[in-house]
Amino acid sequence: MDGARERITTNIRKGVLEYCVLALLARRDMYGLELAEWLAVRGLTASEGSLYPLLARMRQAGTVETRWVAPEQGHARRYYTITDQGRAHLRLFAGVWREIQPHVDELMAEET
Amino acid sequence: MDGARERITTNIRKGVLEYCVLALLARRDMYGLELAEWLAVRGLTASEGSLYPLLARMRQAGTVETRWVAPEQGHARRYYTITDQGRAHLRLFAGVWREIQPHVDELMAEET
DNA sequence: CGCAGATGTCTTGCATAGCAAGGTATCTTG
DNA sequence: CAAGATACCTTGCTATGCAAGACATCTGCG
Repeated sequence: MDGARERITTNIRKGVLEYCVLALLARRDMYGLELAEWLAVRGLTASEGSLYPLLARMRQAGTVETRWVAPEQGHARRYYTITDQGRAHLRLFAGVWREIQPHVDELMAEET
Repeated sequence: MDGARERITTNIRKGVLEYCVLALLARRDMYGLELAEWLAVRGLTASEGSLYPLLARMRQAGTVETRWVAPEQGHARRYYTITDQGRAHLRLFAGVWREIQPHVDELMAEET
């Protein structure tokens, strides 16, 4: 029929994208397109159209900080670093996720 | 600080509530408040304010059908039944969930 | 040199869905 | 007959992913 699958995927991402970004940045600093590619490969985001506005919001909220890095070769990149506040939010999300995810899993386990 | 935890929970629910309802109805027919209580206990919804509009949308989309049941004692209830189309959507969601959930789990596993 | 394409970042406008709060009607009980 | 429980639904708000497009810079090629 229509784009039912896209709608499903989009709505799941609405809940988790921000915290997947935080979790990635907890591992190491990354720049925009690098994050976008990592997430897109795993079905966690569709395009930069959602990622860049999200990163701007996070910067404003204080969960990430940024710095420009100009390599000798190639384009200048804005690198993102997680802050202490970001880490606190991430822990909060992980707690909620651990509460909800098993219930959803159980309900979906009955599906082939 | 603020209602960060509420915001997190709300956004996760945006992705999964509809399909948790479908999965429940795949088990057996239920009525509005019955669904609301089941879901609220497990942190999957906050109030009827999200459930009833959702059920109306689902009815319009054709994933559920309803019938009124007037018991000899007590209030008349509108019971919801999943349709074949609803089952198809549920399978679709289960597929997407199985793709995405492991990635989120892995990212959150690094959190205490 | 100059142009095409890759690599980067960002913006605009839209559609969707949870929710707090409030509203209505009916049934039971004292 | 009043009070509270049970049941359904609506209004207005807000947040967020995304398609599409804009812009700048770097690299390679003819």
